[in-house]
Amino acid sequence: MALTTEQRVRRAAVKLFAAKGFHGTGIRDLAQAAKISPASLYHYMGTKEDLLAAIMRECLDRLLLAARQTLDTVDDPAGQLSALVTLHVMAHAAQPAETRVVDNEVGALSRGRRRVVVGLRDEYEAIWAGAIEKGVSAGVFDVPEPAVTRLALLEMCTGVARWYSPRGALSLDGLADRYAQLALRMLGGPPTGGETAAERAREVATRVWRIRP
Amino acid sequence: MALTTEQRVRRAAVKLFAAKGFHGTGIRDLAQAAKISPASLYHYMGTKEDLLAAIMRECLDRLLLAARQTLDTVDDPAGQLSALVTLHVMAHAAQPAETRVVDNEVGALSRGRRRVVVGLRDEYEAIWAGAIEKGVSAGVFDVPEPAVTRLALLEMCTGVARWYSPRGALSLDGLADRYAQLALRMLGGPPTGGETAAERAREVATRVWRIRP
Amino acid sequence: MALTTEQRVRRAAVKLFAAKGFHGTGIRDLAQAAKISPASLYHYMGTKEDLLAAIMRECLDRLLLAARQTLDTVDDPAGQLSALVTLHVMAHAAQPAETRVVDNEVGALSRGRRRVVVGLRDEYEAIWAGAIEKGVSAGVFDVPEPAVTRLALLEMCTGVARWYSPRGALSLDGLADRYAQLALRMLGGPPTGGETAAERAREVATRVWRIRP
Amino acid sequence: MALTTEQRVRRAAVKLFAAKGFHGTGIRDLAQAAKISPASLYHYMGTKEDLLAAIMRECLDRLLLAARQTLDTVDDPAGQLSALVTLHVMAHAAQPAETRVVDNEVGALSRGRRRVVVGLRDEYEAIWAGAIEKGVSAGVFDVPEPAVTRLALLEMCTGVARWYSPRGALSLDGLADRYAQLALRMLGGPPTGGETAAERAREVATRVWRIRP
DNA sequence: CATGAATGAGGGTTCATTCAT
DNA sequence: GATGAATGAACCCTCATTCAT
Repeated sequence: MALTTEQRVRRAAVKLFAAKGFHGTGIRDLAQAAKISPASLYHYMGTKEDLLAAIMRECLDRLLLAARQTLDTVDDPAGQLSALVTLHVMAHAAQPAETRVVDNEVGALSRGRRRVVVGLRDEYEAIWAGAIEKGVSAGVFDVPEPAVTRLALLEMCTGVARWYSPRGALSLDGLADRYAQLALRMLGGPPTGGETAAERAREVATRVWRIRP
Repeated sequence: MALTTEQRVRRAAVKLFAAKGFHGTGIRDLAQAAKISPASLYHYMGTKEDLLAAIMRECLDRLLLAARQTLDTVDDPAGQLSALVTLHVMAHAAQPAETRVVDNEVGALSRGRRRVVVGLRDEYEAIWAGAIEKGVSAGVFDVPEPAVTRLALLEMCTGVARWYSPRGALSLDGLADRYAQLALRMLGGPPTGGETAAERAREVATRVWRIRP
Repeated sequence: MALTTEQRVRRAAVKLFAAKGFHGTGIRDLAQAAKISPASLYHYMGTKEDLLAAIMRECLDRLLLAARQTLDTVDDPAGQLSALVTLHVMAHAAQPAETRVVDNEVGALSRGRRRVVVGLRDEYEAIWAGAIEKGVSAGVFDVPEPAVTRLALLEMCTGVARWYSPRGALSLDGLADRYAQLALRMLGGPPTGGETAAERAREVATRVWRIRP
Repeated sequence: MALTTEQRVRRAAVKLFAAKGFHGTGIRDLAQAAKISPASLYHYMGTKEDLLAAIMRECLDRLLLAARQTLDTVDDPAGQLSALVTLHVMAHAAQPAETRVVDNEVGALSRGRRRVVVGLRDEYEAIWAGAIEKGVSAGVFDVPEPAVTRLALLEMCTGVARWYSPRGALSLDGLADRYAQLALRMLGGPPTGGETAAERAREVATRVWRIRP
């Protein structure tokens, strides 16, 4: 099925913002990539910044949605962490451009919009913090500095967007598995556990980010 | 001691490129931050891109230098990894602006310059790859996918530049310790080991990045 | 009775051109004020300039018509002047937007159209000039520089469109009376006279500009 | 003496804003008329609106200054009115472009700036109102509606900017004389009087607007 | 009749850079 | 060594207008 113009614009923006940055991407670049005239762009977006904000908004909304949907059905801390890592890694591997825009271009937003985006990101991190805290309280995790460990984990998983290629040796699922294992090691948790939760996370991820199996 | 104009220019550039990106930083912003006129800037730099390239170059050179100097005196894989993590984390925590420029603005370089920078980065990663490989060969590390683990480790450590604040609870040394421990856990290595090498790395870092203890 | 779309467009244009000027009014402003889409505007007008020209044309045509109809039945110079002032003032007070467009936006017309409009205005001024000349010849008016006085009179009366408000103390008729008196004073004419002609002018004005008494 | 670039810019703006309106004048028109590049314009002005505001500001400031300086030395109402008319007419005849900009482009200013300009204009009109009031109180003027008469007078005098040409039959002084006479007639004042004040006004005008005799 | 989609031209403004002083 | 003046190119965005539906 052919893409609508609006979809072409969105995809061009995601691709270019990820590759050259928001300020490095001109309206003419955008138009060329979307195969319309610069003036026509403005039928499909407000300002360039509106477009950036919409991209970020949707990306974060999906991540939050996925995390909440998944954790609703998982109770044990190791499972929750496995699920969160799985989701995060799959999201960043499947949508590296979108997630890089979210991670790198927050500074290009105006104050008000930045506040919204940072707010969403904080909500999302709070979910991770809660899961880690739970595991520590239950004695499942051995973590001297939960906040540091949370940030280390998140940066590690987010980094996937900067290097993963689907043409490499590892499948999306394999990658997520590997990362879940690394995470549990970092948390000093049991060497296994959380496979069911990870499975559930893979299902949610497949749906939310339309990953073809 | 007062800073020279050249130093003021360099620091302004590092700060602004890190905060707003290369394309988001104008020559006038730079001049204002360095407290000279836009025209005078050009007595202390070539083009804006020259300035960016010089910043990256120096940052990567120092990291490479530090890594080589340290590994020269360390032989065991756990020690080498501890040392690399310590150096990398301290560099990124002590110079978050410089390192973020290196990480985020590679795409703003012209092709030729990008090649040089990517080359340096590859050299640096090769050092990490070597250390991991050595540990795997020696049976000290338990790592199914060395390349994936290397990238996970690097992203985790690099991420420090995006959140660490010296005003927080953790000292630079404490942070580096914690990260070294996380790294060894990820590698499935011995729970301890490498303390001497980390100590050596801290010394080198203190010298190379002029960290006051 | 509801307005036709064409009338809504015309009125929107008059209002906006008067308030923000021809160049300050966009096609989208026009469409919004007329409550149709920008594209639909073009079913009710030619180009934006066509619309401007039509507005000017009609406004000047009515003024000329009113002046001619009135002067046809008045012979004495004082009466003629009183009638002209009455008509001009009532037209400008009752239709300030239209007349301001005529006065201010002549420069926005293309050369050919400007010539037409200026031609109509010249015809109209010639009527004033004739009346003044007649009074001077008859010894009724004491005017050293007829041309200067004519222009002073006209500017004075035209200015009404820039300040008169029907919500103020003066009625349209009262205003016109006052101005007729001022005009006769300026012309050094008899302190009274021309009341009948002014009465006739009020009747014509009421009809031509649909003024409700 | 050659004009500075800043003066060329100012004059080009006055000329073009008067001829084609603020919105009808492009930045490129301005640059061409000032014989510099569009980019260079911005060394001599802030925004286009800043330029407009500065022009209006100066024009109104001078008018106020002239009025105050002149009235300081004149006490009788007929003299004051003669002086005000003389100044106003000479200002508008000598600087038709500037004054037309002030009169026609107030609507192009942003709210805050418009307030300032309207405030100055109100101050100026208050001076006229005071003089008329004084004459009415003293029984020198016969004016049923002082406010209406004031506005009629002002519009009449302002109109000079729309038609007077120094190449015509009337000199500036002659024009001002004629208008002062018309004004006294309108006010029902004495047929003569105020010659000394008018003389004083001509002197001030000559100085303030650098009129060559 | 009505309009979403489309666009070339141009809007005002800022860009990085040069150079005479 | 320092900078005001200058500019071509490009910036984001809006313009008036057309046309297929």
